[in-house]
Amino acid sequence: MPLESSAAPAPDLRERTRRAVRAELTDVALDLFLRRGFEATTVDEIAASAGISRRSLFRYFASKEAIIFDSLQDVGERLAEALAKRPREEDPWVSLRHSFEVVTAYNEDNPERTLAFWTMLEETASLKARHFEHLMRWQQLLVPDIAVRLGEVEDDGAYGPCAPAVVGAALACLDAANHAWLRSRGKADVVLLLNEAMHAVRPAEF
Amino acid sequence: MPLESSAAPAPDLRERTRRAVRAELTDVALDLFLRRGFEATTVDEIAASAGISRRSLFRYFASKEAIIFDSLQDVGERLAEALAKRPREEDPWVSLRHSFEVVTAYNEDNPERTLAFWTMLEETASLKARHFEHLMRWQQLLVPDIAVRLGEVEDDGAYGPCAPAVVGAALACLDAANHAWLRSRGKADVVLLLNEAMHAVRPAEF
DNA sequence: CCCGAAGTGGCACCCAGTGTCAACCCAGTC
DNA sequence: GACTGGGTTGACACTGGGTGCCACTTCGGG
Repeated sequence: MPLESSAAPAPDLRERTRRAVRAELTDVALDLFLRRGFEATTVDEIAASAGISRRSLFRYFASKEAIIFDSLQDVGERLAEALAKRPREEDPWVSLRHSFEVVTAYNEDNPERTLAFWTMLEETASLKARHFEHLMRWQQLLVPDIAVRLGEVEDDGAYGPCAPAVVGAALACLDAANHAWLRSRGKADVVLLLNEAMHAVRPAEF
Repeated sequence: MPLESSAAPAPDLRERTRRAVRAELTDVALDLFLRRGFEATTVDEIAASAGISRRSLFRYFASKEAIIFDSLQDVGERLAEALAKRPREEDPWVSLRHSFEVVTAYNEDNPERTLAFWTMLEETASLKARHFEHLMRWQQLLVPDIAVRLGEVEDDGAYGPCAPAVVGAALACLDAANHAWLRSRGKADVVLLLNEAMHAVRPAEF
Protein backbone atom coordinates (compact mmCIF):
# COMPACT_ATOMS: atom_id res chain seq x y z
CA MET A 1 0.00 0.00 0.00
CA PRO A 2 1.89 3.06 -1.27
CA LEU A 3 1.46 5.92 1.15
CA GLU A 4 2.34 8.89 -1.07
CA SER A 5 6.11 8.77 -0.62
CA SER A 6 7.36 12.07 0.75
CA ALA A 7 7.69 15.02 -1.61
CA ALA A 8 6.04 18.05 0.02
CA PRO A 9 8.18 20.36 2.19
CA ALA A 10 6.67 19.24 5.44
CA PRO A 11 6.28 20.31 9.05
CA ASP A 12 8.26 17.44 10.50
CA LEU A 13 8.41 14.02 8.93
CA ARG A 14 7.33 11.99 11.94
CA GLU A 15 4.26 14.13 12.36
CA ARG A 16 3.30 13.65 8.73
CA THR A 17 3.53 9.88 8.85
CA ARG A 18 1.62 9.90 12.10
CA ARG A 19 -1.20 11.85 10.49
CA ALA A 20 -1.18 9.54 7.50
CA VAL A 21 -1.45 6.47 9.69
CA ARG A 22 -4.27 8.03 11.69
CA ALA A 23 -6.17 8.82 8.51
CA GLU A 24 -5.66 5.29 7.26
CA LEU A 25 -6.86 3.86 10.55
CA THR A 26 -10.02 5.98 10.63
CA ASP A 27 -10.78 4.92 7.07
CA VAL A 28 -10.39 1.24 7.86
CA ALA A 29 -12.34 1.51 11.09
CA LEU A 30 -15.17 3.56 9.64
CA ASP A 31 -15.52 1.06 6.84
CA LEU A 32 -15.86 -1.80 9.33
CA PHE A 33 -18.21 0.17 11.54
CA LEU A 34 -20.54 1.03 8.68
CA ARG A 35 -20.63 -2.55 7.45
CA ARG A 36 -20.85 -4.48 10.71
CA GLY A 37 -21.96 -1.87 13.21
CA PHE A 38 -19.94 -0.11 15.87
CA GLU A 39 -20.36 -2.44 18.81
CA ALA A 40 -20.08 -5.61 16.74
CA THR A 41 -16.64 -4.51 15.55
CA THR A 42 -13.81 -5.26 17.97
CA VAL A 43 -10.63 -3.24 18.18
CA ASP A 44 -8.67 -6.40 17.42
CA GLU A 45 -10.46 -6.63 14.10
CA ILE A 46 -9.67 -3.03 13.31
CA ALA A 47 -6.03 -3.49 14.23
CA ALA A 48 -5.73 -6.69 12.23
CA SER A 49 -7.53 -5.13 9.29
CA ALA A 50 -5.08 -2.24 9.31
CA GLY A 51 -2.06 -4.52 9.75
CA ILE A 52 -1.10 -3.07 13.08
CA SER A 53 -0.98 -4.35 16.64
CA ARG A 54 -3.81 -3.70 19.05
CA ARG A 55 -1.41 -1.92 21.36
CA SER A 56 -0.25 0.46 18.68
CA LEU A 57 -3.80 1.30 17.73
CA PHE A 58 -4.37 2.52 21.25
CA ARG A 59 -1.33 4.74 20.85
CA TYR A 60 -3.03 6.51 17.96
CA PHE A 61 -6.45 6.72 19.55
CA ALA A 62 -7.28 6.93 23.22
CA SER A 63 -10.40 4.80 22.76
CA LYS A 64 -12.52 3.03 20.20
CA GLU A 65 -14.88 5.96 20.12
CA ALA A 66 -12.02 8.40 19.56
CA ILE A 67 -11.37 6.75 16.20
CA ILE A 68 -14.67 8.20 15.08
CA PHE A 69 -14.75 11.53 16.83
CA ASP A 70 -11.18 12.78 16.61
CA SER A 71 -11.77 13.75 12.99
CA LEU A 72 -14.51 16.14 14.10
CA GLN A 73 -12.30 17.58 16.79
CA ASP A 74 -11.65 20.90 15.09
CA VAL A 75 -15.23 21.66 14.06
CA GLY A 76 -15.80 23.41 17.35
CA GLU A 77 -12.81 25.66 16.84
CA ARG A 78 -13.90 26.55 13.32
CA LEU A 79 -17.36 27.27 14.64
CA ALA A 80 -15.94 29.65 17.22
CA GLU A 81 -13.82 31.37 14.56
CA ALA A 82 -16.83 31.86 12.31
CA LEU A 83 -18.79 33.30 15.20
CA ALA A 84 -16.00 35.69 16.09
CA LYS A 85 -16.10 37.09 12.55
CA ARG A 86 -19.75 38.14 12.80
CA PRO A 87 -20.38 41.84 13.54
CA ARG A 88 -20.59 42.68 17.22
CA GLU A 89 -23.90 44.51 16.98
CA GLU A 90 -25.68 41.65 15.21
CA ASP A 91 -28.41 39.76 17.05
CA PRO A 92 -26.60 36.84 18.75
CA TRP A 93 -29.21 34.42 17.47
CA VAL A 94 -28.52 35.50 13.89
CA SER A 95 -24.79 35.34 14.44
CA LEU A 96 -25.09 31.78 15.69
CA ARG A 97 -27.27 30.86 12.74
CA HIS A 98 -24.64 32.11 10.33
CA SER A 99 -21.73 30.46 12.06
CA PHE A 100 -23.56 27.14 11.77
CA GLU A 101 -22.90 27.27 8.06
CA VAL A 102 -19.58 25.69 8.92
CA VAL A 103 -21.49 22.55 9.87
CA THR A 104 -24.13 22.54 7.18
CA ALA A 105 -21.42 22.97 4.56
CA TYR A 106 -19.75 19.91 6.05
CA ASN A 107 -22.96 17.96 5.57
CA GLU A 108 -23.48 19.09 2.01
CA ASP A 109 -19.95 18.23 0.99
CA ASN A 110 -20.48 14.48 0.91
CA PRO A 111 -24.03 13.69 1.95
CA GLU A 112 -23.92 9.93 1.60
CA ARG A 113 -20.99 9.54 3.97
CA THR A 114 -22.49 11.97 6.44
CA LEU A 115 -25.82 10.19 6.24
CA ALA A 116 -24.29 6.81 6.95
CA PHE A 117 -22.31 8.32 9.80
CA TRP A 118 -25.31 9.88 11.51
CA THR A 119 -27.36 6.76 11.01
CA MET A 120 -24.71 4.79 12.87
CA LEU A 121 -24.71 7.38 15.64
CA GLU A 122 -28.47 7.05 15.90
CA GLU A 123 -28.27 3.29 16.28
CA THR A 124 -25.67 3.21 19.02
CA ALA A 125 -26.62 4.71 22.36
CA SER A 126 -23.07 5.18 23.61
CA LEU A 127 -22.07 7.00 20.44
CA LYS A 128 -25.03 9.31 20.65
CA ALA A 129 -23.97 10.18 24.16
CA ARG A 130 -20.44 10.94 23.00
CA HIS A 131 -21.86 13.12 20.29
CA PHE A 132 -23.65 15.16 22.90
CA GLU A 133 -20.41 15.59 24.76
CA HIS A 134 -19.05 17.16 21.61
CA LEU A 135 -22.00 19.49 21.26
CA MET A 136 -21.34 20.53 24.82
CA ARG A 137 -17.73 21.29 24.07
CA TRP A 138 -18.86 23.37 21.13
CA GLN A 139 -21.13 25.14 23.56
CA GLN A 140 -18.23 25.91 25.86
CA LEU A 141 -16.28 27.33 22.93
CA LEU A 142 -19.12 29.56 21.76
CA VAL A 143 -20.35 30.78 25.13
CA PRO A 144 -17.59 33.36 25.85
CA ASP A 145 -18.31 35.17 22.61
CA ILE A 146 -22.07 35.20 23.18
CA ALA A 147 -21.61 36.25 26.78
CA VAL A 148 -19.80 39.37 25.57
CA ARG A 149 -22.55 40.09 23.04
CA LEU A 150 -25.15 39.77 25.77
CA GLY A 151 -23.09 41.91 28.14
CA GLU A 152 -23.27 39.07 30.64
CA VAL A 153 -19.61 38.79 31.62
CA GLU A 154 -18.92 39.13 35.32
CA ASP A 155 -15.84 40.25 37.23
CA ASP A 156 -14.20 36.85 37.58
CA GLY A 157 -14.76 35.92 33.94
CA ALA A 158 -17.76 33.79 34.82
CA TYR A 159 -21.17 34.37 33.29
CA GLY A 160 -24.78 33.84 34.19
CA PRO A 161 -27.16 31.29 32.74
CA CYS A 162 -28.13 33.32 29.66
CA ALA A 163 -25.17 32.83 27.36
CA PRO A 164 -25.06 29.04 27.86
CA ALA A 165 -28.82 28.91 27.45
CA VAL A 166 -28.78 30.79 24.15
CA VAL A 167 -25.89 28.77 22.75
CA GLY A 168 -27.40 25.51 23.95
CA ALA A 169 -30.74 26.41 22.44
CA ALA A 170 -29.11 27.19 19.09
CA LEU A 171 -27.22 23.89 19.16
CA ALA A 172 -30.48 22.12 19.95
CA CYS A 173 -31.89 23.65 16.78
CA LEU A 174 -28.87 22.50 14.83
CA ASP A 175 -29.37 19.02 16.16
CA ALA A 176 -33.10 19.06 15.43
CA ALA A 177 -32.43 20.16 11.87
CA ASN A 178 -29.87 17.40 11.51
CA HIS A 179 -32.37 14.86 12.79
CA ALA A 180 -35.06 16.01 10.42
CA TRP A 181 -32.55 15.84 7.59
CA LEU A 182 -31.69 12.33 8.64
CA ARG A 183 -35.34 11.29 8.71
CA SER A 184 -35.73 12.62 5.18
CA ARG A 185 -32.81 10.38 4.24
CA GLY A 186 -30.85 13.40 3.05
CA LYS A 187 -33.53 14.56 0.64
CA ALA A 188 -34.48 17.72 2.53
CA ASP A 189 -32.36 20.87 2.58
CA VAL A 190 -30.43 21.20 5.83
CA VAL A 191 -30.24 24.96 5.56
CA LEU A 192 -34.00 25.35 5.23
CA LEU A 193 -34.59 22.94 8.11
CA LEU A 194 -32.18 24.87 10.28
CA ASN A 195 -33.87 28.17 9.46
CA GLU A 196 -37.22 26.66 10.25
CA ALA A 197 -36.03 25.24 13.56
CA MET A 198 -34.31 28.40 14.76
CA HIS A 199 -37.21 30.53 13.66
CA ALA A 200 -39.59 28.36 15.66
CA VAL A 201 -37.60 28.91 18.82
CA ARG A 202 -36.91 32.60 18.31
CA PRO A 203 -38.27 34.48 15.29
CA ALA A 204 -35.55 36.42 13.45
CA GLU A 205 -34.42 37.51 10.01
CA PHE A 206 -31.60 35.35 8.69
CA MET B 1 -30.12 -3.72 59.60
CA PRO B 2 -33.90 -3.60 60.17
CA LEU B 3 -35.64 -3.12 56.86
CA GLU B 4 -39.06 -1.93 58.08
CA SER B 5 -40.55 -5.39 58.59
CA SER B 6 -43.69 -5.78 56.54
CA ALA B 7 -46.85 -4.06 57.71
CA ALA B 8 -48.34 -2.29 54.71
CA PRO B 9 -50.77 -4.22 52.49
CA ALA B 10 -48.34 -4.77 49.67
CA PRO B 11 -48.36 -5.26 45.92
CA ASP B 12 -46.52 -8.57 45.90
CA LEU B 13 -43.89 -9.58 48.43
CA ARG B 14 -41.09 -10.37 46.02
CA GLU B 15 -41.47 -7.00 44.34
CA ARG B 16 -41.28 -5.22 47.67
CA THR B 17 -38.10 -6.92 48.77
CA ARG B 18 -36.65 -6.31 45.34
CA ARG B 19 -37.33 -2.60 45.63
CA ALA B 20 -35.86 -2.54 49.12
CA VAL B 21 -32.68 -4.23 47.96
CA ARG B 22 -32.38 -1.84 45.04
CA ALA B 23 -32.75 1.15 47.34
CA GLU B 24 -30.15 -0.29 49.70
CA LEU B 25 -27.76 -0.87 46.82
CA THR B 26 -28.10 2.64 45.42
CA ASP B 27 -27.47 4.04 48.90
CA VAL B 28 -24.33 1.98 49.38
CA ALA B 29 -23.06 2.71 45.89
CA LEU B 30 -23.77 6.43 46.01
CA ASP B 31 -21.95 6.66 49.29
CA LEU B 32 -18.88 4.99 47.80
CA PHE B 33 -19.08 7.08 44.65
CA LEU B 34 -19.24 10.35 46.54
CA ARG B 35 -16.33 9.40 48.78
CA ARG B 36 -13.96 7.75 46.32
CA GLY B 37 -15.23 8.91 42.95
CA PHE B 38 -17.23 7.01 40.37
CA GLU B 39 -14.49 5.48 38.26
CA ALA B 40 -12.26 4.66 41.21
CA THR B 41 -15.04 2.54 42.71
CA THR B 42 -15.30 -0.98 41.27
CA VAL B 43 -18.49 -2.98 41.12
CA ASP B 44 -16.80 -5.66 43.21
CA GLU B 45 -16.37 -3.15 45.99
CA ILE B 46 -19.99 -2.12 45.78
CA ALA B 47 -21.13 -5.74 45.83
CA ALA B 48 -18.86 -6.62 48.74
CA SER B 49 -19.89 -3.50 50.61
CA ALA B 50 -23.54 -4.48 50.23
CA GLY B 51 -22.90 -8.11 51.14
CA ILE B 52 -24.02 -9.43 47.80
CA SER B 53 -22.32 -11.20 44.92
CA ARG B 54 -21.11 -9.29 41.93
CA ARG B 55 -23.36 -11.33 39.67
CA SER B 56 -26.44 -10.54 41.70
CA LEU B 57 -25.67 -6.85 41.58
CA PHE B 58 -25.84 -7.02 37.82
CA ARG B 59 -29.25 -8.65 38.16
CA TYR B 60 -30.51 -5.57 39.94
CA PHE B 61 -28.81 -3.05 37.68
CA ALA B 62 -27.93 -3.42 34.03
CA SER B 63 -24.71 -1.47 34.48
CA LYS B 64 -22.65 0.46 36.97
CA GLU B 65 -24.07 3.70 35.63
CA ALA B 66 -27.61 2.39 35.97
CA ILE B 67 -27.12 2.30 39.75
CA ILE B 68 -27.04 6.05 39.63
CA PHE B 69 -29.53 6.86 36.94
CA ASP B 70 -32.34 4.38 37.51
CA SER B 71 -33.60 6.48 40.39
CA LEU B 72 -34.13 9.36 37.96
CA GLN B 73 -35.83 7.07 35.50
CA ASP B 74 -39.35 8.37 35.96
CA VAL B 75 -38.54 12.08 35.89
CA GLY B 76 -39.10 12.14 32.15
CA GLU B 77 -42.54 10.60 32.50
CA ARG B 78 -43.52 13.02 35.24
CA LEU B 79 -42.27 15.85 33.06
CA ALA B 80 -44.48 14.68 30.21
CA GLU B 81 -47.45 14.36 32.54
CA ALA B 82 -46.97 17.88 33.84
CA LEU B 83 -46.74 19.19 30.31
CA ALA B 84 -49.91 17.39 29.28
CA LYS B 85 -51.78 19.14 32.09
CA ARG B 86 -51.00 22.62 30.78
CA PRO B 87 -53.77 24.32 28.80
CA ARG B 88 -53.66 23.65 25.08
CA GLU B 89 -53.81 27.30 24.05
CA GLU B 90 -50.86 28.31 26.23
CA ASP B 91 -47.62 29.36 24.58
CA PRO B 92 -45.57 26.14 24.31
CA TRP B 93 -42.54 27.92 25.74
CA VAL B 94 -44.49 28.88 28.84
CA SER B 95 -45.94 25.39 29.14
CA LEU B 96 -42.47 23.91 29.07
CA ARG B 97 -41.27 26.39 31.66
CA HIS B 98 -44.03 25.36 34.02
CA SER B 99 -43.57 21.65 33.53
CA PHE B 100 -39.92 22.08 34.50
CA GLU B 101 -41.06 22.77 38.01
CA VAL B 102 -41.03 19.00 38.41
CA VAL B 103 -37.26 19.16 38.14
CA THR B 104 -36.58 22.33 40.10
CA ALA B 105 -38.72 21.00 42.94
CA TYR B 106 -36.54 17.91 42.92
CA ASN B 107 -33.46 20.12 43.32
CA GLU B 108 -34.92 22.16 46.13
CA ASP B 109 -35.99 19.10 48.09
CA ASN B 110 -32.52 18.18 49.26
CA PRO B 111 -29.98 20.61 47.82
CA GLU B 112 -26.84 19.18 49.38
CA ARG B 113 -27.38 15.71 47.96
CA THR B 114 -28.30 17.12 44.56
CA LEU B 115 -25.26 19.36 44.62
CA ALA B 116 -22.90 16.50 45.37
CA PHE B 117 -24.57 14.43 42.70
CA TRP B 118 -24.19 17.04 39.97
CA THR B 119 -20.63 17.75 40.99
CA MET B 120 -19.81 14.09 40.51
CA LEU B 121 -21.51 14.16 37.11
CA GLU B 122 -19.43 17.15 36.13
CA GLU B 123 -16.19 15.37 37.04
CA THR B 124 -16.82 12.15 35.17
CA ALA B 125 -17.01 12.24 31.39
CA SER B 126 -18.86 8.97 30.97
CA LEU B 127 -21.50 10.02 33.48
CA LYS B 128 -21.98 13.31 31.75
CA ALA B 129 -22.60 11.39 28.57
CA ARG B 130 -25.24 9.25 30.27
CA HIS B 131 -26.87 12.34 31.61
CA PHE B 132 -27.19 13.64 28.08
CA GLU B 133 -28.82 10.41 27.04
CA HIS B 134 -31.43 11.09 29.68
CA LEU B 135 -32.03 14.63 28.51
CA MET B 136 -32.48 13.20 25.05
CA ARG B 137 -35.07 10.77 26.25
CA TRP B 138 -36.89 13.55 28.01
CA GLN B 139 -36.87 15.39 24.73
CA GLN B 140 -38.42 12.41 22.96
CA LEU B 141 -41.13 12.24 25.61
CA LEU B 142 -42.00 15.92 25.39
CA VAL B 143 -41.83 16.36 21.63
CA PRO B 144 -45.16 14.71 20.71
CA ASP B 145 -47.09 17.07 22.96
CA ILE B 146 -45.28 20.15 21.67
CA ALA B 147 -45.69 19.01 18.08
CA VAL B 148 -49.46 18.99 18.58
CA ARG B 149 -49.36 22.44 20.13
CA LEU B 150 -47.35 23.73 17.18
CA GLY B 151 -49.66 21.99 14.72
CA GLU B 152 -46.63 20.29 13.27
CA VAL B 153 -47.83 16.68 13.22
CA GLU B 154 -47.69 15.03 9.82
CA ASP B 155 -49.71 12.17 8.33
CA ASP B 156 -47.40 9.37 9.41
CA GLY B 157 -47.08 10.67 12.94
CA ALA B 158 -43.69 12.17 12.19
CA TYR B 159 -42.95 15.85 12.77
CA GLY B 160 -40.68 18.52 11.35
CA PRO B 161 -37.69 20.09 13.01
CA CYS B 162 -39.63 22.67 15.03
CA ALA B 163 -40.99 20.62 17.91
CA PRO B 164 -37.65 18.94 18.68
CA ALA B 165 -35.93 22.30 18.34
CA VAL B 166 -38.24 24.02 20.81
CA VAL B 167 -38.06 21.18 23.33
CA GLY B 168 -34.30 20.88 22.93
CA ALA B 169 -33.89 24.61 23.40
CA ALA B 170 -35.97 24.54 26.57
CA LEU B 171 -33.95 21.66 27.94
CA ALA B 172 -30.77 23.56 27.12
CA CYS B 173 -32.12 26.38 29.27
CA LEU B 174 -32.86 23.95 32.07
CA ASP B 175 -29.33 22.63 31.84
CA ALA B 176 -27.83 26.11 31.75
CA ALA B 177 -29.80 27.08 34.83
CA ASN B 178 -28.65 23.94 36.57
CA HIS B 179 -25.05 24.71 35.70
CA ALA B 180 -25.31 28.25 36.97
CA TRP B 181 -26.86 26.93 40.16
CA LEU B 182 -23.99 24.49 40.48
CA ARG B 183 -21.41 27.24 40.00
CA SER B 184 -23.09 29.24 42.75
CA ARG B 185 -22.67 26.14 44.95
CA GLY B 186 -26.41 25.98 45.49
CA LYS B 187 -26.68 29.52 46.80
CA ALA B 188 -28.62 30.95 43.83
CA ASP B 189 -32.31 30.29 43.23
CA VAL B 190 -32.82 27.69 40.50
CA VAL B 191 -36.24 29.05 39.60
CA LEU B 192 -34.94 32.56 39.01
CA LEU B 193 -32.01 31.25 37.00
CA LEU B 194 -34.35 29.18 34.86
CA ASN B 195 -36.62 32.15 34.23
CA GLU B 196 -33.63 34.26 33.29
CA ALA B 197 -32.28 31.63 30.92
CA MET B 198 -35.56 30.93 29.16
CA HIS B 199 -36.31 34.61 28.92
CA ALA B 200 -32.97 35.24 27.26
CA VAL B 201 -33.71 32.70 24.56
CA ARG B 202 -37.33 33.68 24.02
CA PRO B 203 -38.94 36.52 25.93
CA ALA B 204 -42.22 35.48 27.55
CA GLU B 205 -44.36 35.99 30.64
CA PHE B 206 -44.01 33.12 33.10
C1' DC C 1 29.11 5.03 12.70
C1' DC C 2 27.05 5.25 16.91
C1' DC C 3 23.64 7.16 20.19
C1' DG C 4 19.38 8.35 21.88
C1' DA C 5 14.55 9.21 21.11
C1' DA C 6 10.41 7.72 19.24
C1' DG C 7 7.58 3.97 17.52
C1' DT C 8 6.24 -0.87 17.78
C1' DG C 9 4.56 -5.44 19.33
C1' DG C 10 3.82 -8.75 22.81
C1' DC C 11 2.43 -9.92 27.30
C1' DA C 12 0.16 -9.65 31.60
C1' DC C 13 -3.21 -7.42 33.90
C1' DC C 14 -7.58 -4.67 35.40
C1' DC C 15 -12.38 -3.89 35.08
C1' DA C 16 -17.23 -4.04 33.16
C1' DG C 17 -20.53 -7.05 31.56
C1' DT C 18 -22.71 -11.82 30.06
C1' DG C 19 -23.86 -16.92 29.77
C1' DT C 20 -24.29 -20.95 32.26
C1' DC C 21 -25.22 -24.03 35.87
C1' DA C 22 -25.90 -26.06 40.18
C1' DA C 23 -27.75 -24.97 44.68
C1' DC C 24 -31.39 -22.96 47.17
C1' DC C 25 -35.54 -20.65 49.09
C1' DC C 26 -40.23 -20.57 49.26
C1' DA C 27 -44.75 -21.05 47.80
C1' DG C 28 -48.73 -24.38 46.87
C1' DT C 29 -50.19 -29.40 46.64
C1' DC C 30 -51.11 -34.08 47.59
C1' DG D 1 -44.10 -34.15 55.80
C1' DA D 2 -42.37 -35.13 51.16
C1' DC D 3 -42.87 -33.25 46.19
C1' DT D 4 -42.48 -29.91 42.91
C1' DG D 5 -41.78 -25.90 40.21
C1' DG D 6 -40.61 -20.90 39.73
C1' DG D 7 -37.63 -17.34 41.02
C1' DT D 8 -33.19 -15.97 43.31
C1' DT D 9 -28.46 -16.57 44.24
C1' DG D 10 -23.42 -17.36 43.91
C1' DA D 11 -19.53 -19.29 41.51
C1' DC D 12 -16.99 -19.76 37.37
C1' DA D 13 -15.51 -18.95 32.88
C1' DC D 14 -15.25 -15.92 29.09
C1' DT D 15 -15.38 -11.62 26.03
C1' DG D 16 -13.90 -6.98 25.05
C1' DG D 17 -12.03 -2.37 26.04
C1' DG D 18 -8.15 -0.24 27.99
C1' DT D 19 -3.29 0.20 30.52
C1' DG D 20 1.54 -0.70 32.25
C1' DC D 21 5.66 -2.60 31.17
C1' DC D 22 9.54 -4.17 28.63
C1' DA D 23 12.34 -5.59 24.91
C1' DC D 24 13.18 -4.60 20.13
C1' DT D 25 13.53 -1.90 15.96
C1' DT D 26 13.79 2.41 13.32
C1' DC D 27 15.41 6.63 12.17
C1' DG D 28 17.42 11.22 12.44
C1' DG D 29 21.42 13.93 14.09
C1' DG D 30 26.14 14.55 15.74
